[in-house]
Amino acid sequence: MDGDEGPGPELQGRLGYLLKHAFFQLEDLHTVHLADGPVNVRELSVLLLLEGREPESQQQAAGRLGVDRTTMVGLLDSLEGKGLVARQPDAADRRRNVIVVTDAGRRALKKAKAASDRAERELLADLSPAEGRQLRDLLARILAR
Amino acid sequence: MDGDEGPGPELQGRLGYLLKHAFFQLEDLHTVHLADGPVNVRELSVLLLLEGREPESQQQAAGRLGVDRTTMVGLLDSLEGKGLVARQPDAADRRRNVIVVTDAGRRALKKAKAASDRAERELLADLSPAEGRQLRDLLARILAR
DNA sequence: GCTGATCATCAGTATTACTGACGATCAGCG
DNA sequence: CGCTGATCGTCAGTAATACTGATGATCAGC
Repeated sequence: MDGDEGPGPELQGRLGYLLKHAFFQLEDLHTVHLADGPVNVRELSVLLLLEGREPESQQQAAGRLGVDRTTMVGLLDSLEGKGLVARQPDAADRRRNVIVVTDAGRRALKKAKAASDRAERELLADLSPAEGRQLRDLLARILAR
Repeated sequence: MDGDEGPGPELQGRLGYLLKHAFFQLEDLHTVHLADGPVNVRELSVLLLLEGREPESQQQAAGRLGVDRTTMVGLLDSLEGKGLVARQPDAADRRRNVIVVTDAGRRALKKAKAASDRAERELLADLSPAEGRQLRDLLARILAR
């Protein structure tokens, strides 16, 4: 009935497989834990990016997030439609929009961050706190280049 | 000139960000190191999956790899077009194709695996061997559920 | 020898991101 | 001032990708 799930050791030992599936598993957990909130994991990342560093152009923000400038337009359309951020014409450079997080946006961010924390905790459930920290540390050092 | 790259600590501390970008970085390295070979990283995973466990249906293989059955068709089309695998009608169940890795496929797999090893080593360049093993171990334990 | 299920495949569709172009605006230069 | 070239946000079109549903062939159970 069950059949043999699992890709076999050859593939399971590959770093690409491990990273990809750990990421997908976390995505699934995010979907669950963010289900009753107003934002998805993608929009959460935008709010996190904007937090505290508000005055910058959409393109700068897109660059820092690693998405295309045209993708950021849609992302902000969605967030603006929910009243979580607002586009304001930059007085100093009227080509630009200044993106500000609204009060509702800050509330949504706080809730979503808590939900994301739960998702992360669930992913790391079988690891000790020290091991979780170490995983973060190792990944951060890989990216620091 | 340089501008401020980097997403800021709020986002960089998120596990999703770390996993995603570590994976993307490895993908880029794979693209580089597999550039002069016949297979891409996707096809390499198929060959790894097939290695040693050959007799199974395309659907079983697709399930173990975590891709759709229709996606596997295209993947095998490509590999078969390069002569690296062959579809053979299963004598016992003629609905099925038995996928066999050809000699050329085994040679390509060996070379591609070596290239993938180089990509992994480059990704982990700033980590000690013990730390690399630990990263693999932690990720594997996350997925073992 | 029927009936329903499974296999590989394909056509159509949905999703997603990117390319190129647009009008508006800016900085620099005379 | 008035040009020129560059940058901003936006949008339409396109490319890449995976999935849905259907098809013909085949199988298992009865």
